[in-house]
Amino acid sequence: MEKAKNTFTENQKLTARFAKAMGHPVRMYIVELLSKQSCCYSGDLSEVLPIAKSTLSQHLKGLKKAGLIQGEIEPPKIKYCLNKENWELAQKLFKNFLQI
Amino acid sequence: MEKAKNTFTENQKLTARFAKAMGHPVRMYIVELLSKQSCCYSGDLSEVLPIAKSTLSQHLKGLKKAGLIQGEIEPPKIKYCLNKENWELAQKLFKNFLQI
DNA sequence: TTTACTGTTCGCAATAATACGAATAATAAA
DNA sequence: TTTATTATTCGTATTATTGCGAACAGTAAA
Repeated sequence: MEKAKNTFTENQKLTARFAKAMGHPVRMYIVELLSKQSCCYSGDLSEVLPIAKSTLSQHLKGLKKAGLIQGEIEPPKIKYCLNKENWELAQKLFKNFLQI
Repeated sequence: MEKAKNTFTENQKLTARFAKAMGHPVRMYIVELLSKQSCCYSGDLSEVLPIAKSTLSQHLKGLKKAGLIQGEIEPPKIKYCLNKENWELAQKLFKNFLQI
């Protein structure tokens, strides 16, 4: 049986990628927070989240890599916000996917 | 600094769990398919997806464990459908989370 | 009973994810 | 320049995920 290279649509792959990025309570927390309050600092999160700072950095890095957030240097802090463009894309993709 | 045991809401944990379950193209494909055509057989998927049957079984198992799908034995096949209750819950959770 | 069909589980390997503390980098303030 | 602040990267360990083929289980048909 022939199995095409393109079994999955780009949308499916992208939606899965976003879903994966949000598939951890810490990252879900961060994204949800940023969807409500526009921005925050790593330190703010560190005070609340029950993980080491280095671990938090990794989660932030993962969200950045997935395109969901972006960091702006504001010495000596780093201000994190949602990546507006991709967030809107994620909203659109999930809306379609979930038929809501 | 005091870090509460309940940093995450139940909704955040559940949403992350659903997101994680959908965080792979194969599983995304399956869930999307089932959201559109009510049910399917493992063999149907196996013919289309570029993975071994055993791997497919594992993905189906993961989706079952996350509560997103359910299997009904229809010898010699197994009919898979969305778990209606949890699917609606996921829709609700993501709708809230994504503010859509 | 033997054979065919469908799909799962087992055993294994390779890679990815999660987590921590220590070390590092970059800037601002003293 | 030294110190303080903030957050990342590095090194490491542990666990989870993904994947395959072989072996197994359950049912139906010959």
